[in-house]
This record gives sequence, structure tokens and C-alpha cells, in this order.
Amino acid sequence: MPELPEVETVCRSLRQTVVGRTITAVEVRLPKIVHRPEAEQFCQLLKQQNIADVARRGKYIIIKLEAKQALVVHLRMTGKLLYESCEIKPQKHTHVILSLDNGYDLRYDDTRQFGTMDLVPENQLQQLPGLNALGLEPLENSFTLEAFSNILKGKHQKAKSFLLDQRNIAGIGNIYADEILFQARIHPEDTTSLITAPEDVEGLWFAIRDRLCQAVDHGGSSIRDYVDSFGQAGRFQNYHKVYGRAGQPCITCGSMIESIKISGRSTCFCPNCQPRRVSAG
DNA sequence: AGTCAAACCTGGGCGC
DNA sequence: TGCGCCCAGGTTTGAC
Repeated sequence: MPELPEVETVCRSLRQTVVGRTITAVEVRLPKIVHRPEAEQFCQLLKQQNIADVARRGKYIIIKLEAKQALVVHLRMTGKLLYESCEIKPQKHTHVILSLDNGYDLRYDDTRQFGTMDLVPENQLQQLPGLNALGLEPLENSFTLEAFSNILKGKHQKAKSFLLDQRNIAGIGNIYADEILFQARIHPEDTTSLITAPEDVEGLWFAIRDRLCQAVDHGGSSIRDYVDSFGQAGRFQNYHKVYGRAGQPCITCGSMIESIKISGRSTCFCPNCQPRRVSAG
């Protein structure tokens, strides 16, 4: 479910609610969600800590604590961070509960149990596996056309694989990869080495920012599970042009949207609007 | 270096 | 109603 726009929406909602609060109690109901430290120590270390800030890097949520520790949460497919009254009964898939000092809880809920939590000293964030290998942050000012061109240049991946590879650009998942490639009129199986024309490179760079920004503005996309920390669904699914539209006519040209598999991921595209590039010769 | 399949899990949707 | 199968927004690992 959650890609950059959804994770950003969760972070924004958490900033309104949990920053400044104190964690009064911690309950880990499914220990495997907590990677480090071991669950018992995790609870001990979090208790009585004050929440200083909430940040995002790629698809990671970083809850910063005043004692210079950071709680790093990855939602994977079905994870949710919910801000709920402690009087509401925890659900079947509520795995971690942080009780706050105002009668509310910050709860981690995850049907498929793929998500992770790590509590690390803030100065060791850069060593956390996964977080330490992330590429450019696409909504930051540092994501310039030049920086983007430089990473594109050295790669020989399929365009779709390039966008999904978190070491290149952080935060893009299956939905937005398809939407970005449609806007940039690039075939998902074209290798990045074919994307050399300046207008193509700039078009792709622009599409990345544009699709992600638009999605953030609409509170992300809710396909099945995603909600923000208030339990609110996103609205950007209403603006998807190719994702989930296989067999339906293209919004731009009326051709049938096709669905193929690229490294196991379903990929929707318009064969007319996104023609294959052919290498010279 | 790049690609792919499998693994981690539960639940929804489909065909029979 | 129920069973079996396939599918799902992510990441890591190991094999080719």
C-alpha cells in the first residue's frame, strides 16, 4: 500500500498529534515486528520518552525522540500507524501499542505482518540496513535535473525497474512507477540506456515530481488498505490513469491499457502513448 | 550488473 | 457455502 505520498501523508498527520507527547507505556503483541533491539528492551527504552519530531526518508517513517533515539517504522504492504483513543478496542492485527500521556495511543496495525520497527540512537540512523542505501529524495530541492540525469546515465535497467529501485530514487512503488511512466510517455520495458534525449530525461524527471506531488496533495492513494493515522483514506486513486485500468480505454487516446509482469510486479501501460524506443541501427 | 523467483503473511475475489 | 487457487501497494536474498 504505502509509497512515498502515503507515507508522507501519515507523517503529516502524526506531526499534528504525537509531537510533544510522552510515551507512557509500550505493548508489543507481535515481537517479530520489532527488529531491534529485542522487544523487552524496546519497551524499556521507549517508556517515558518524549516525541520530538516525525520525519520521512523514502518510505521510512522516523519518529524522533528527545533522548536522541529514533523509532524507524516501515509499513511495507499493509502497515498502518493509527492515532486512536485508548478506549477503542485494539483490532485483530494491532501488533504494537504506544500509550501516550493524553489518553490516546499510537498503534501499529499490519494485516500481513511484513512491516518493521527499529529503535536506534539517532546518530546511528545512517547505518540502519535499508535506510542506509536509499537514493535521491524526489521531493527535496536536491532532486535536480542534473542529479537525476547523473544516476540515469550509469544504469541499464528497465525503466520500471529503475524507478522501483530504492537505491536510485527513494519512495516510488508500483502504483506511482506506472503513473510516472505514463505521464513521461515511456514504455516500462525500455532500458534506461534508451532514455537519452534531453526532452525525455527532463520529461521523466518532471513526471516523478509532478505525480508524487499531486498524490501528496490528494492524501495519497487508497487501493485496499491504506489510511492515514486518523483512519482517513486517500483520494488520488480517483486520478490514476493507468494503474489498475488494464483492459480499459486509455484516457488520452482510447487504446486498450495493457498489463504485463516486470520482475513479478504487475505493470499497466498504454501501448500507443508509451511506444517502445528502438535503438538506432 | 541486471533479472528473476521465492520468501515473509493474511485476506479478498474468483471459478467450480 | 465452501474449497482451492490466484492476486495484492514492499523488500531482501540467492541463483543465473
